[in-house]
Amino acid sequence: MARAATTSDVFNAIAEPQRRKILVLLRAGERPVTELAVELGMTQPGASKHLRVLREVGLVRDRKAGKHRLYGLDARGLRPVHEWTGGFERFWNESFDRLDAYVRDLKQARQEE
Amino acid sequence: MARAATTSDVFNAIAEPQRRKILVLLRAGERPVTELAVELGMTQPGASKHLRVLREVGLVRDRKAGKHRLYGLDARGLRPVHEWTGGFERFWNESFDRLDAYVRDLKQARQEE
DNA sequence: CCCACGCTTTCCCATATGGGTATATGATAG
DNA sequence: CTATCATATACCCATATGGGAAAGCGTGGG
Repeated sequence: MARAATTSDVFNAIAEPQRRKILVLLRAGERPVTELAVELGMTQPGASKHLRVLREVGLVRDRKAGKHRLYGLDARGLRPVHEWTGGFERFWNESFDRLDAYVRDLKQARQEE
Repeated sequence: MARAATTSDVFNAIAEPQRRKILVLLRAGERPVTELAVELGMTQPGASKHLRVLREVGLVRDRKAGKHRLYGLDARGLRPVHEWTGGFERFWNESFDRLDAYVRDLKQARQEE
């Protein structure tokens, strides 16, 4: 088996930095591909491909607007990711404490040598 | 260029389903690789490789325990992901409304035909 | 002191990329 | 109806996988 397809799920889709940038850019409003490509500093076909992935996992919608095709955000798909990571909320504090204690122990141990 | 390395950042690391499973499993406490491999239904080397990735992005720590090496959760790295997706919170409601309105418009338009 | 056990690394594959370039589509404005 | 502009696809690469099998290794324990 190889790596999973980026279109397989939202987690995979947002693993790509450029795609995350696109989502952030779209928070400011709808945009045509060309504009996004410029802001990303990549070619138009490149941007198109990322948008395709985002569209396939449903994070982005497109609509015709005159001569342009405007891409817009549909952030609902990010909610599961937010919730999944949220399931670790109590752990990231807890582990912080543990690590903290761990470091303290180390220092203490060193002093007692 | 190819796809970015899974070890490049947390987003990439958690893009893999098995790795997400590992993190969930570790919420129940530390575990040796062998045990995780069984719970994941994969070979032990396979599990080891996933753990390596998680370790490299800092989502997991390991410590020696007798003859075993116990892997434990360090969820702090998930916080940025939680926060990043959180930045879209107001959008996933908003876009819901928009879509809703969009669908309503469509229906209306169809009736008026 | 040495061995067996638990893990990690190394190989070997098939596959899915992320990108750029060149080309095919498509739909809009005249 | 058609020339054009905006996008999407088709190719072509180099690369980084996720997996299993097999071999390497470190060290805990007897």
